[in-house]
Amino acid sequence: MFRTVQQTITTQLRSILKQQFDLEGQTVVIEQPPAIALGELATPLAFELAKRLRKAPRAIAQTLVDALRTAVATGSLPELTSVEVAGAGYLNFKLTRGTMVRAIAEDHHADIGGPGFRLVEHTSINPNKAAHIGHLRNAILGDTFQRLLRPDAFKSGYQVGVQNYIDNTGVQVADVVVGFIHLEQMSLLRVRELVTELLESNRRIDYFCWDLYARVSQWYTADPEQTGARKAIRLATLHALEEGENEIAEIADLIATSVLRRHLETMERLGIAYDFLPRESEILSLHFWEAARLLMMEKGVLYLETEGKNKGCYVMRRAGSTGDTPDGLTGPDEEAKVIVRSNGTVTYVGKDIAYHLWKFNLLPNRDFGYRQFHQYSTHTCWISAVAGEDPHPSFGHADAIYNVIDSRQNDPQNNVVQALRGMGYTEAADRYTHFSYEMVALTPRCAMDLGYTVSDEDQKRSYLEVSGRKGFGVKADDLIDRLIAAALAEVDQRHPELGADERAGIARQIAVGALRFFMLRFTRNTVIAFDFHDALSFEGETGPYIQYAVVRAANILRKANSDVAEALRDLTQLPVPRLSLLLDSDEGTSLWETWLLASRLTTVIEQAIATSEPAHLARFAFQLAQQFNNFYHRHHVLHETDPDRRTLLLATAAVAQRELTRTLGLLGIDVPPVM
RNA sequence: GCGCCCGUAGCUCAGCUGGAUAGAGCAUUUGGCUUCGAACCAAAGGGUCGGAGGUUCGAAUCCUUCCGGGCGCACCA
Repeated sequence: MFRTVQQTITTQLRSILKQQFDLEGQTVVIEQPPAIALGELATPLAFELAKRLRKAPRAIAQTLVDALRTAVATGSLPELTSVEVAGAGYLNFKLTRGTMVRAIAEDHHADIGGPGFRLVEHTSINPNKAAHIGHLRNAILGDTFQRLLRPDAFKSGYQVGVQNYIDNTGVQVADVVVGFIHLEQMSLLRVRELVTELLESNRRIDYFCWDLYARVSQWYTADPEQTGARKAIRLATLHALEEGENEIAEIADLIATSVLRRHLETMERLGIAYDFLPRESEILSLHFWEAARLLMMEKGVLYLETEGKNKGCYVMRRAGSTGDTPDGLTGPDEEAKVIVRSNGTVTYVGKDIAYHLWKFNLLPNRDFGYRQFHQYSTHTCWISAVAGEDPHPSFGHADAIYNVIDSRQNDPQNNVVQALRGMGYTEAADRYTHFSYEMVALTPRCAMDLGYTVSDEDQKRSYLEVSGRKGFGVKADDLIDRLIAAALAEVDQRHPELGADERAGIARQIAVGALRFFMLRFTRNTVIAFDFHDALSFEGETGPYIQYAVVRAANILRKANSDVAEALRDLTQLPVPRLSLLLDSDEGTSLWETWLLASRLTTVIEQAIATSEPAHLARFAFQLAQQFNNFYHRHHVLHETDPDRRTLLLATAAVAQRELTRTLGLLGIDVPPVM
């Protein structure tokens, strides 16, 4: 509703600017005044116009106010009670509280959504080890963003596909395969047995690989005399994976698929699901790159270098490079990015360009085969295959894409965008969003608590980068397990009357709420220095704080023998003047502030989408919960004797519950029945 | 050396496309449970927004420069 009023005022001001000053296309900023006594909305528009119109801001403001007052008098701005000039030339708007509250109670809100298919890609963990806290940030950001876009009961939304890219033929998988074959001396048969053993004894194969991967990484360079030979094994293994159709590749596929299934399990614990799992193995065997190469040559972005250090390679000019050497003479562009090596193999960026052409449906005559891989309670997750099954969905026709990838991949991501731009696909390049975020690191203190040795030098740093190669980090499932245990201890103490299953379920909801909120409360380009003390906290600015507020609201409604829908319906039966009277008092103002804040949800969602920043929504959830808790202490709903005031108080609890539940839903956080 | 990001209260972070008196959480001190359950609320202290210039009616926000920190800059993925 907040958004609706903002739009109405903006439209009115634009038409006044046109009539009075013959101005068009002026951006109108609508903000909130520092104190509600000044009004609910304000605009500094007169300041911006002062120079262009060569008039004093107050004079301009007065002209605008006069015109707006006419509009208010004729009833074209029913939500407005008054407009005033304040300070040096601010325009302050006061809203008709009764009208607004009734509209909010009736759930009037601007819709969000539009045409076009949006492809969100997140998680994309190398399937050779357990997921760690850095991967959790990625998946939680991506999943939350996907929820903001997707159609649901609150909004029309956009059509969305969620992908998790699987690099099942890369060096990281090759490394762990080297570990199985050369350190563990295992055959394909033995690896198959091991996978079964682990599954049957309920042990996590991704944990097994976590340790093995760290061991292999050390093994390569452990013996200086062997280093050359061992690196050769690594390279040969990688080539065997890329080739396919051999025993080494079969081991790799077995491991990668088993680890992938574990990753899906881990993410499902947090309510995260996928629609499609495109794999590198199919990008190779279906020859995506061949099609992309032809297209890039045809468009002239790829050329054979004949001189200099990159002689014999196919290279792509970088952004901003003219191709001229610094001395102005024509020569080889040494800054160009190598796409095809002199030995004829394609680099990672080359494959990524091909993959992204596919995403935008720009790769002629190429698509994945699709096979069903995993069944969620709501839908099927598909995986790429050489020969797929029919019928199947398709995903390679995006109008916009969002790649949730950490900021360290900034350059490679830019390379792909530049390739698209260079090929003339400017629209695709414009609608390519690198949803970049900073890493999750460990505080030195946290690392030491976990038993890692930390050098004196590292102890002085504010955070330490996690490393899968070194086996240094906090595994996702370990963190989730610890959160659940901590939550369960609280629930057991508070609700001994509940059954064990019910307590466990509530503990799980609280743990997920704490974890998801923890990852979402920081803006994307903030490095998270992870610490168990903060991550395991359920007090203050946390997910459980918000969940607790909703539970309290629900308790009030339950004890009043009402529910959200009924309490809000009862409110709409009150005459608007009576409602305004209740809300205009000092005491009413604090109630009104709760309604006003609650009505901002649409605005916040739009802002979060526009800036690709889910943290805005997380902060909104906390603010609203804080506002509600404040209300909770100030007003004893069930003790209220005046029937109209009681109706208003009950409806205030109801609107807080409604909007908080919605917001938490978008953040992927459930509301427990009790806490 | 080049590119990107960051520097705001003791600590961890917000601060929307420049707008009115820079805000939260944690920690510290103090007060509030026979109440709609205290995973809560209220109050207090705590700031030259890294430094210096500049643009502007107005700068934490934009520009320049310096200082301090992080991450990238392969014929790896």
